[in-house]
Amino acid sequence: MLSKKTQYAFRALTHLAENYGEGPVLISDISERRKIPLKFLENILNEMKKAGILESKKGKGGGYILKMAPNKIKLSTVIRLVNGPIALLPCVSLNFYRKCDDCDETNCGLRRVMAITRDATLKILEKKTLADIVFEEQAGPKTLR
Amino acid sequence: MLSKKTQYAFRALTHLAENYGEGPVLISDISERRKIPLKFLENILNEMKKAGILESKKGKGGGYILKMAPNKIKLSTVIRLVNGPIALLPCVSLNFYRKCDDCDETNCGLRRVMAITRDATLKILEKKTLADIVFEEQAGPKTLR
DNA sequence: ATAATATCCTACCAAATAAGTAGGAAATTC
DNA sequence: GAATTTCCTACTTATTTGGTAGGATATTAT
Repeated sequence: MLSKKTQYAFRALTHLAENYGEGPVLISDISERRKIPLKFLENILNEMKKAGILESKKGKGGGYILKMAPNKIKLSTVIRLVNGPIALLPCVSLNFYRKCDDCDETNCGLRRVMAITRDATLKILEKKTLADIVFEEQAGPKTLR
Repeated sequence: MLSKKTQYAFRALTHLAENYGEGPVLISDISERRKIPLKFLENILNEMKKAGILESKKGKGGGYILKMAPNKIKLSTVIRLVNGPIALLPCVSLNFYRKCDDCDETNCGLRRVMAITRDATLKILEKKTLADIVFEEQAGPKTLR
C-alpha cells in the first residue's frame, strides 16, 4: 500500500499540475485546499524538489511549481521517490535491489512470479503520468479511453 | 513490499508443498530447514491454519500439512492472508476496502490508475499457485514455459 | 495413568518505520 | 529592513513489524 505521505504527495502534485503554467503555488495554499498538514507537506515538497521534479521560489510571489509538464512526470517516479520500491520483493526491485537473506532456491520460484508482477505493474505506472490522473478527473468517469 | 513474515510464510508453504502427500511436517523441521525463527513460525502457521489453508495434528506424528493440493493455493490468497491488501490504495482494494479520508475528487484520477494496476497484479497472483513456484524451482531457470 | 510429543494460546517486548511538529535560518521581494 | 516564504535540523508520538516467553491443551505410546 502507498503510505499516507505518498498519497499526500500525489494530492499536492495534482494540485500543482492543475495550476501548471500559472506561476508558483504556496505550500499553505496546497495545504488548505487539499487538506494536508502544513509542516508535513513542507517536508514532502522539499524532498521532491531535491529529487528534481519540483522547483521552488522563496519570498513574496514564491512557492512551488512542477519542474516539467505534467505529462512528463511518471507515476512510477513519484512512487519510487516518496514510497520506495515498486516490486514486492527486494531481490526483484530494479531501483532498490537487495539480496534476500538466506536466498536459497526456496523462494526463487516466488521470485520469478514477483518479477512478472513487477513488470506488469511497471508497464502501467511508467506510462501513466500526472497529466493522466488530472485529465481523468476533469473528464469524469464516463469518458474512459 | 511483502513483509518478512509473508516471505517466511511462502518459504514454509513451499516446504509443505514439496512434502505434500507425505504426512505432517513438524514446525521445528520447517524452522530448521528453511531458517525461520521457530516461535514466529508457529504463529504464522497457526494463522494460516485458522484461515483454512493448512491443517494440523498434535502429538507424536503430528505437524502441519496443506489442506489442499499445491495447485489449489493461489498466491493472492496467501498474500492477502499474511500481508494484507494487494491494491496500492485502500479505496481500490477488493478485500480490504476503506474509504480514503477526504476523498475529494483530487485523487480519483489516481484511483482509477490504481484500480488498473490492481487488476494487472491480480491477473497474475490469482492464477499462480504454490505449485507454480515449486515447479519452477525444480525445473530450473531454463525451462520457462 | 502418565510421560512424551506437538501444536495452541495469551501476552508481552523491542526495534523500526510512519506521521507529524517546532522553531528558527536563509533567501527573496517590496 | 520588514515582510514573505521556503529550507533545515531536530524532535516527538503512534503504529507496525518482528520476534519471544511460558504455559495450556490435545494426541499418542507405553
